[in-house]
Amino acid sequence: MNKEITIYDIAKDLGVSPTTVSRALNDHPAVNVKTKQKIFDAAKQMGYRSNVFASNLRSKKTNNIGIIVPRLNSSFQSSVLAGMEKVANDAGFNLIISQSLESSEKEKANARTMFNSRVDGLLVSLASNTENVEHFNAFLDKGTPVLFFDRVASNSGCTGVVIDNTQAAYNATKHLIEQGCKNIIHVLGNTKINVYADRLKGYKYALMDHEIPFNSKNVIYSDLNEEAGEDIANKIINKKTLPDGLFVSNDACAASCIQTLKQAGIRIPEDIAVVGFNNDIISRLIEPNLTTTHYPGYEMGEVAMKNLINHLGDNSKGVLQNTNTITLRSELIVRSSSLRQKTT
Amino acid sequence: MNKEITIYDIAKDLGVSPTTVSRALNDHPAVNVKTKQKIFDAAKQMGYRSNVFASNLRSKKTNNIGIIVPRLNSSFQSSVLAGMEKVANDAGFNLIISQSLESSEKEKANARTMFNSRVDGLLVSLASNTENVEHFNAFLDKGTPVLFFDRVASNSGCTGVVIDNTQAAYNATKHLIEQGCKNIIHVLGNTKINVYADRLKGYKYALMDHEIPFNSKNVIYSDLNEEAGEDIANKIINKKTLPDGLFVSNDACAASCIQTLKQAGIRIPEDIAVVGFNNDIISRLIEPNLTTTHYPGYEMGEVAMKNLINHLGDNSKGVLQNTNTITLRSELIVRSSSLRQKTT
DNA sequence: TTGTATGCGTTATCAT
DNA sequence: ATGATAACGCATACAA
Repeated sequence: MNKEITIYDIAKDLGVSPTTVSRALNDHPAVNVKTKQKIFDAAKQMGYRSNVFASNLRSKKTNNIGIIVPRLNSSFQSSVLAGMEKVANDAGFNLIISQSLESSEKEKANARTMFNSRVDGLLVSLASNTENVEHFNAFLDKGTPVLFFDRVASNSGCTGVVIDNTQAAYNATKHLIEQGCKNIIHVLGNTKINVYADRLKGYKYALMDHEIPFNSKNVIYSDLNEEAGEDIANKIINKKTLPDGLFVSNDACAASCIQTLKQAGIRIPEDIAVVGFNNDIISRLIEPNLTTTHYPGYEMGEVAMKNLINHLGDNSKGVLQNTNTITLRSELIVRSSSLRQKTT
Repeated sequence: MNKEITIYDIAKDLGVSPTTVSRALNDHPAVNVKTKQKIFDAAKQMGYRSNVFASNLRSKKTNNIGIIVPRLNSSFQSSVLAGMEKVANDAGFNLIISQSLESSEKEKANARTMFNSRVDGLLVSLASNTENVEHFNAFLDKGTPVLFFDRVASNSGCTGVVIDNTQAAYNATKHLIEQGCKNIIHVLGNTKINVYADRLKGYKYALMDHEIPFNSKNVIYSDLNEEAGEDIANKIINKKTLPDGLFVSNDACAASCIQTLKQAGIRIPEDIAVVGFNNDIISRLIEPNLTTTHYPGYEMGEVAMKNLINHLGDNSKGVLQNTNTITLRSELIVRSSSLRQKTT
């Protein structure tokens, strides 16, 4: 372990003061260009690297942005992260990422860690059983911006980047109705999460607007993963009257559903028209191709990160709290899993 | 912005020395239990949080581990990350994650950032065009362990966690041969990456062992993504003689291939038997179900992280350089996309 | 344009 | 079991 070079070493070597070295390295304008060059060269030659701790200690700023997601191994979340990383990296920020594994407890612990790590800002997509967001108050108290994305607290008017889940679900349901469906099942996750609560709303509104009575037995709560798809399909098959439409809040689950339904001899879309959500790659590969809602994950990541970074400059404590929610556009993509009558 | 509480504030409040406070907070054994409790209580009550910068500055240790992956939005990589996060979080480490976007230049820049961030250790899966790993020497020089996973440098005897790609590809190819295939196409990525170079080897060995001549025209280099699948399928369709076997190094690409082939009226597996790689969810949902190699991403993440953390304690510079490569078991999962004769 | 002096909050060292 | 003091490496207010 060779000794770390400090600005003092460089200063001594060059016969200037540490201050000048510090300024030069930070590209301070009030340093002679030649001196600056000399210092840069020496730094490089001596293998100097800035000590971020000392720098942070002094400047009270890290260059780290914290991110808490429910799960890392989710195709949607990883798109979001990719978008965030791109923007953050370009802006010179590091990302500290952790997952709550859908546990509010773990989310709190992660938030605590982030807090202690003194991230400059925090981006959060909430765990499914998170009831309130008090564990982020510590950040707000210190003036550290917190921005929610995709899954925001359903009650509070928290700042966040989302899609209009109500509208998206409305459109999906309306599409099924237009295809002649009258008995539509909706599969969704925990309605503590805005995402699912809103979609349920959209589903109900669409039914209402088309004078189809809402039946709570047509709502199935699920983990929305691959295995759950099978269970749901079996549940459907065992119903006394088969539904004619199925709106699943996730492509992987919908795909798995379709597979099991097909194995049971049910025709898609003739017997049951199916719509998913997310526009995952799988929706384009399953047969029949899955009608779904395009969910702009990468873009959501970009937007959320850009927005957060924009707010890092100003010290106006809690500005973000009053900022409006940013809603990204989503889009229903109609494919054959729900198409009964050719639209001309 | 309320003022940060320091150990001095606590010390003053309680009439003890800052040293004692520091010790108590770090659970040092040589502190009276009652004093300790008193300090803990005061800290909590006063809203104290440890200043990691000051701590790091003094102790010369961050609790951060850097990770560089080619892409964040890859189902395999996100599984790996999930495994890593689990282990790291349990051990009290933070993860700083960045993506190289398959660019060696960006990888170098990211490595530089990680270096300056003074991560305690680094986990890397290389970009496809990375020719050498000299940009990680800075870490090794400082005694910071660097561990590669999945994609390791093909030439050097770099330490890493991998699967036996040669064997896996051998088994996949052998399986196709056993299904009666004699003209097998292999689709793979850049052979600068060990992963693909090794699989090509396995493919060749299997042919050799079954006395099928190797034909370089049967090797297709590709990006292995969804779009590429279509192109490959079209390339295959336009061949003067259709192959009877297809071994694609990635499930998403294989699935996309299958879809296009089917649309062209080619029957899977009767006309062409297809094998993928990764055991992505899609392999279980496409029709016919895709034969593939199970690639233990989550486990790979866990193992790599555990190993790295184990090495953080000892200061024996570069221990990792001599550690053997850790090879995880992968497994061929036979499904209907390649099954021509029912095995009884 | 450059330098001096000081503080950021912690932990290591040595002492008691 | 506790305390006094000195680093850790940098950035800034102030001085020149």
